[in-house]
Amino acid sequence: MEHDFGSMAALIGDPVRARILWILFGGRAYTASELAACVDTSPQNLSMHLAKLIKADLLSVEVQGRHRYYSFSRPEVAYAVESLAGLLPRKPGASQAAEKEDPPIRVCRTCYDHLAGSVGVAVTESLVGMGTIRLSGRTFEVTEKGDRWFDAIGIDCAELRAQRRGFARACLDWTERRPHLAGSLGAALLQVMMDRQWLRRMEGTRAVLVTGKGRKAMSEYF
Amino acid sequence: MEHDFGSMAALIGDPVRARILWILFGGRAYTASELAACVDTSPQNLSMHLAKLIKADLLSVEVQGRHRYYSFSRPEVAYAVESLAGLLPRKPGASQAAEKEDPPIRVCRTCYDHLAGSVGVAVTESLVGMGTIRLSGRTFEVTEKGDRWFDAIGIDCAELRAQRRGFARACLDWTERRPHLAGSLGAALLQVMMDRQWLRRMEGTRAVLVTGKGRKAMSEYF
DNA sequence: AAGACAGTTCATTTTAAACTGAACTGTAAA
DNA sequence: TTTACAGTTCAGTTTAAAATGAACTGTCTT
Repeated sequence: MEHDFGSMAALIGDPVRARILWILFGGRAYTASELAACVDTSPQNLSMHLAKLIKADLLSVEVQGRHRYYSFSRPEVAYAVESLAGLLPRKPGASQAAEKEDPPIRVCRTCYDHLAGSVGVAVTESLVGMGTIRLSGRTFEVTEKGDRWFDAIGIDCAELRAQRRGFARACLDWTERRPHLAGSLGAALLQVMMDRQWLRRMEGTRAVLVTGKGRKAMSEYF
Repeated sequence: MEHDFGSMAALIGDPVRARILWILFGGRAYTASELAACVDTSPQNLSMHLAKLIKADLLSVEVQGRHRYYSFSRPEVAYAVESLAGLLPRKPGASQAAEKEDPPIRVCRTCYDHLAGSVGVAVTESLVGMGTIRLSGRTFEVTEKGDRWFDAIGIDCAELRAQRRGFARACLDWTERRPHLAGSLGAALLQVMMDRQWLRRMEGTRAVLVTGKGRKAMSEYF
């Protein structure tokens, strides 16, 4: 009978840890120093909190040289964060109808600046299937055919490649556990889809809705 | 960007409050003194914690004379508790397959001593539809036809009515938000269904499985 | 009307946990 | 090989929040 779920809530409930989890909720892995900067606390203190989260298996670390990348260890963590966020007093303007269904964030959301969730993964896998991109380690490569495809929908790969930031990184989705397209190419693709009104952001969340127009267009393009 | 879900986690994370929520997770409403007894703390302290939970709209009170009945104010609270419980390290013996699906507790579970969840609600509504019981305020009335129906499956209503506890209370289910049959009649009905092997309790939880035999029998009876 | 009971409020004490400062490992650059 | 950087560990301090004791409101019983 005695169920110790309270200890998990207490763990998540500390303000610093909650801010850490909210940042990691985006799906990207962060280093300890990046987190310390975002969360605005001392490195020692942050380290203590990270240690607690690791011990409870809410986070996992990947060591890369002298950097340590922290991220959610399992999708359950994201579900818990989601459901806790769902407890907050709703803003008056929020639509009631949408709330009843499963949280849209699981299905389709933005991760940092690119498309994630099952839609993000599906789009990525479709691009792979079409032979436009190819997974290679931690990044995607764009094929010649892919260059033409992206050009057709208004994305200039050459220009993006010239940018300083990663061009076509592979970002791991914590609900799907499969890679999706990130980097400047992922961001550009999201931008195009937004511009064409295939997707619409929901205010105050990372959730994205697929519009009717978007559904049609995507079944054609992908 | 700043999302204060941590305050909700902190609220749930206190050991006393967590125990309160776990008890109320059963779906039944409890008075402050009942909770104090279950949770093993002083009435003042409990009152303070209840006040905090009320203020955050996690619980709601219903005043009945000098008693105050506390229960979840909305199903989101139950979801959050569920997802937090899902974060606990899994026991080695637990079946992996069952975990993947939606927690069975939402579908069919016992609430104190009677059948709740969607099955509990469905059974109750079927009884109403058959004209065996009729909702009247906070209790159900058993019709003449109902007396015979219950007698046929081995429940003596006259005997139950003589008992001190409520005979056929209406209990509100937090996932379905609809009343289901509680009280001594509800308990007796659950007992019969257990005895006949229509249902089987899952160890360590309130979840109840509908057996194959149960499915057949219930489609016949309800 | 008097007492018992259910429950709350408020001021005070207690306690657990977050934070700080200083010292320490291991990695990378100069 | 020296210096800087990323991150952790540990002992001591601080602080916010839970628990306690005493007094209070309202309700039911006899």
